[in-house]
Amino acid sequence: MPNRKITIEDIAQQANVSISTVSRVLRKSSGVAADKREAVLQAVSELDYRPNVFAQSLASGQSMTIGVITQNFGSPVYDGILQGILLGLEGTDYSSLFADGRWDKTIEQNALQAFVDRRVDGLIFVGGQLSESIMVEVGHKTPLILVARTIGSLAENCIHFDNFQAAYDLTRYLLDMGHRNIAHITAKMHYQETVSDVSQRYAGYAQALTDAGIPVDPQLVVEGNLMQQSGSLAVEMLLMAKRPFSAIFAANDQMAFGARLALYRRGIRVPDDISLVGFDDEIMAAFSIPPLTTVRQPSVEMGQAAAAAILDLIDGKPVANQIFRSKIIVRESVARLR
Amino acid sequence: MPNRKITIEDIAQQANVSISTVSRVLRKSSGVAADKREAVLQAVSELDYRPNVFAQSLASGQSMTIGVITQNFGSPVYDGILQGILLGLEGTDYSSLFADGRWDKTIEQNALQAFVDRRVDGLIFVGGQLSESIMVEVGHKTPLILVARTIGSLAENCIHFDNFQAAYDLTRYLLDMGHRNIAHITAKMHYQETVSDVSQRYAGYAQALTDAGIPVDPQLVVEGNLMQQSGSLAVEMLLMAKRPFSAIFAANDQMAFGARLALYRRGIRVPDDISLVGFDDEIMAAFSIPPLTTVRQPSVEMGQAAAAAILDLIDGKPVANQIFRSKIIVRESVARLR
DNA sequence: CATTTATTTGAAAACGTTTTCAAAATGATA
DNA sequence: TATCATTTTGAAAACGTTTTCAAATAAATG
Repeated sequence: MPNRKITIEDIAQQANVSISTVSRVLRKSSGVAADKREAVLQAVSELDYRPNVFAQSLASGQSMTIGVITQNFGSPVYDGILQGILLGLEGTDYSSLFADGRWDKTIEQNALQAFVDRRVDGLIFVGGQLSESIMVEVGHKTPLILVARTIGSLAENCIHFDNFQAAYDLTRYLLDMGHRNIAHITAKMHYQETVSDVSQRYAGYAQALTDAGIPVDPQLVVEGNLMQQSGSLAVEMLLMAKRPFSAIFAANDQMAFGARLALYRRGIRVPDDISLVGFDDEIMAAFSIPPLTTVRQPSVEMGQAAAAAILDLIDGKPVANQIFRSKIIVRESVARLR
Repeated sequence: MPNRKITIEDIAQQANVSISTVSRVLRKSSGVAADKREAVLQAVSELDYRPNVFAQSLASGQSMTIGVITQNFGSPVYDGILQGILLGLEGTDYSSLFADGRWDKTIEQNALQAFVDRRVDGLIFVGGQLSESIMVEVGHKTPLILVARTIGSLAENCIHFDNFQAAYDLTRYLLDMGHRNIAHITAKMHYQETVSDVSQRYAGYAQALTDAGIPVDPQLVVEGNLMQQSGSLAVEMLLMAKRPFSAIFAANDQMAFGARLALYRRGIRVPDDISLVGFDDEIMAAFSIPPLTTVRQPSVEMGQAAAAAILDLIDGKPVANQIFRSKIIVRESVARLR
């Protein structure tokens, strides 16, 4: 391997041109004679030249870097989105910087600051709870995409999934299967200023019931925190209330799994005694006992869309506000009520 | 907000010192009079100065960046490790660059190249299948830590988990519970040069059997690919072979879940008819039906250890070859054979 | 063929730091 | 108080690119 770091200057010398010319062919800009271009390219590969990204960034102002701020490393849906982003960035010249905000405003703010300091060319938020005004301000300075979060004034920049519609459809499905007393496990979100995915799911559930002429019974709506454990607790509370129900709609699969375990402990069969549906279609949904009926959230695809969108934004192209359709995945956790 | 980007020069002017002095106090190096230091600090906060990382990197040769190459974004164990890394880097001046090699040598190689081009100060591999010689060469140039992979000549740099011992203990546990015919679902790894986690688990299983005077029956060892689906297939194959067995040891939880589903489909009860154990203790293990007995792999902790280690390595401190102990998590998927 | 216009080129000026080196200021020693 | 060692300081030279600007060359026009 070469002892000394070889620079653009070495290439220039080897190819018998000026460094400006070298830079030009590397930058793929126009106006370079074919023979010189050839000579440069030849020298580049001969010397195995690797441009210094810092120098490039310093001179050009571009970092060739995308900052990704997630909130929930380890959650299947969020990880799926990250995976999609990584996939979407593969093969481009951009690398991705990651940070986990952990649903903590301060941590998220720090991560944002770190990324701004690093002059990221684009910013992708996966969830998040920074105030709308901060987000707008950020979006003003840096290309910005939001996934799994919707902000009204930034609608264009949101990779959108219609949680309301999906929850509505899923509830409708339960209704069609003959269920009338449907419990819902939701979750309280920390931030108020913006409409959260989870609250939209609740809204869809409520609307479907209302449209079917069934009043929403507060006793059948209980709050978890999106983790499995809280699903178990929710079922305990539901059972305690003595208000009969034949189906449970959990706002995400993880809570559905927790619910499933609590039912198992009580000897309540699924779906024979109680039907259960989740939301997200994470991998385990297909392998739970029984396989879980749920609605698919195309997380990887959304991540890829986010990557494509941020790239477009950086290129100055307009970005179409992508909205993903849901799809109910019918498996074996719902029984038809006769 | 300030219109023009403010630089070290603005600070120098405001504080009435030279830029060298400003740089010195910012670099925390010695030999700066208290009053000047104060003045600089004051100017910095007044003007809300943010150093340009590119210029810093260009001048100093440090990128303040750690490259993380994983293989399996979306797999619970690997994601846990990544989460730990992020956690361990939080609050330091380092940011982390991520890439997913997807168990593809070419992709992994490209990711490595991209990181080297970005002059990362440290490199963490989570799994991986680049040849030992490449890894050694890389480790020669850049501080390097390997998690979830062991390379003999790089033992110091490996965050180690004793897969052999854990698998041995787990098999021993099955033996103690009275099982004599224990099937094993393993996985073929793509790379041969290095001892893979999974093959170590197989070795532990085999050794425990041998030590108990039970020969390893090839008919009871079947290969999956670590995904849930392959666990189901493995069980089908096992059942097909007509060779009786009372317990299954899957080399990871995901395949155990798959196995569980296949058994459910056949109406075979767990643990009443067949006992089942996994490996990893991913979150879902506690919520499967029945809750899965498995061995805990402290992924988040290993990630944090990796972060700490790479930081030490960068600081020139020697790094202790961390080895994590396993712990069997006994839940409800194993029955005592009478 | 003489001009004008368009295309290629290279010199040199950014980009914003860190770091080396020598000068200046300070403190200690005799 | 003069001398020497130390500590503080600032000027200027890296770091390796991109980019502006003007010069040089080539092509097109009348």
